[in-house]
Amino acid sequence: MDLHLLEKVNDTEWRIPPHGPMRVPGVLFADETLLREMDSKVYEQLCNVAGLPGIVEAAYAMPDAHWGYGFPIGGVAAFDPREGGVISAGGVGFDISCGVRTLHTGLKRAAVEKHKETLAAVLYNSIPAGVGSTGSIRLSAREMDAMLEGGARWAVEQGYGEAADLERTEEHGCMAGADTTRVSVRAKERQKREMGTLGSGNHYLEVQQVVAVYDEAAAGAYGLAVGDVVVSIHCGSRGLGHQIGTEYLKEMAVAAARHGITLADRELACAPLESDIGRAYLGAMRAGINCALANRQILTHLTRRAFGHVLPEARLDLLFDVSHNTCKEENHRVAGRDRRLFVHRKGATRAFGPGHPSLPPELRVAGQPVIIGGSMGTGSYILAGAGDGGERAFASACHGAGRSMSRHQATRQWRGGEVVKELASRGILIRSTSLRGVAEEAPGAYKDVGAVVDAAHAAGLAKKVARLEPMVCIKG
DNA sequence: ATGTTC
Repeated sequence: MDLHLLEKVNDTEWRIPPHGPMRVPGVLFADETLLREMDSKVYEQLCNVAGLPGIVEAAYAMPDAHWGYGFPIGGVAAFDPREGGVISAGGVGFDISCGVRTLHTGLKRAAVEKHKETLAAVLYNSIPAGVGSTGSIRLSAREMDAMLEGGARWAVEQGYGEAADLERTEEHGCMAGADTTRVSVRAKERQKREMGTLGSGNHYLEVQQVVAVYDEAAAGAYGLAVGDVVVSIHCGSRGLGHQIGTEYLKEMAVAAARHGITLADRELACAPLESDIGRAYLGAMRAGINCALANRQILTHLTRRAFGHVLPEARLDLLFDVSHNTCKEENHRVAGRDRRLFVHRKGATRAFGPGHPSLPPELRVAGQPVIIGGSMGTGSYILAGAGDGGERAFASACHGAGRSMSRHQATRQWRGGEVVKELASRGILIRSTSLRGVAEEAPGAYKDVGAVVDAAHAAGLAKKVARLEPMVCIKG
């Protein structure tokens, strides 16, 4: 990206002054190095988003932002329904409610290290992964609707996990306002056999060790110390979310024209929140959120069972589950006024600061855990929502390392087998259904997650709490 | 991300 196009606010905040059809400025949170390497398409897409009706305050890009469908991945935009604000399927992303949950194990590194090979084999055999992967669960039409309305709460009622898990899940495990009548039969058909499956791409299940703690107080509240072993699960709403996204994008392209919304890019297809199609998508998307929450809940159950076979002393308590592809109705104070807004976070994590009423009491002082998945080799981070100095970007932070190279480019540069070997030499066991997938996900195809997290911390989006390094990684 | 191009 050309830095001359930006006004520097400080080292990690850069502003695009409104010009042309932009209604609000664009704001990028990143340091100079990340910005220089950032695709110039992010600049273009941020300007386009800033021109959408009813947008409030600014169109934001997180430090891991890259080129996405219409909206950048790593983008945040909030809309006011009373000012003609819109909702966009491309502003949520195809994988509705894709997210990460991290579980404690109660184990230290040495105890797991001894059984690492066996654990990798048992997890690999327990967790269905890969394109089109199916599990042992089959849902009838009635069960499908119950799942789409109940989310992780439904999954716990079915015996997948514990009630305590729900208190550590966004929306307490169940997104209100899901409308199953707005989800097509085809979307439901695709999902019938996909509950409790990981999928492919950048989705993974990792056994990780805490290698650094940056904030003792927050780490204490989160129950994390150096040497602790945790499990992180990254996945979303599988075929159902993808089908909802595909169908509503088409409908919204028509709806936008009908409502007189001019789009700088047809990929920005959207509809007024106060319209039939806007409300329909909202209901369907919320069902998609519940699907992802239920999916991660079932995977948690499978993970506990796998650990039970290998390390029966393990106790997998949920630290937190947070999504990074959503549109949520939230209260935010803008220029001294409390407003009810619809916040799109696409490849961006909600990051509520200390004291937020939606957080469980044990986490309220520290703020919401913000889980940042890195690439297979480079590690992940736990951050905490920042409260000091007020919230930034509608209480949002980055979500991962962010790709720096296309999948195609990565497969030309690396061989999957060599990536597996190289990581094994560093003690990281990769078990994947696809060697091509491993090449596409090679650590070198991603930005430096440490630089992304440092920028998020410096920009006041969230505070660094702990760094995790992988021990075992199960991939599609 | 995605029954990786209805």
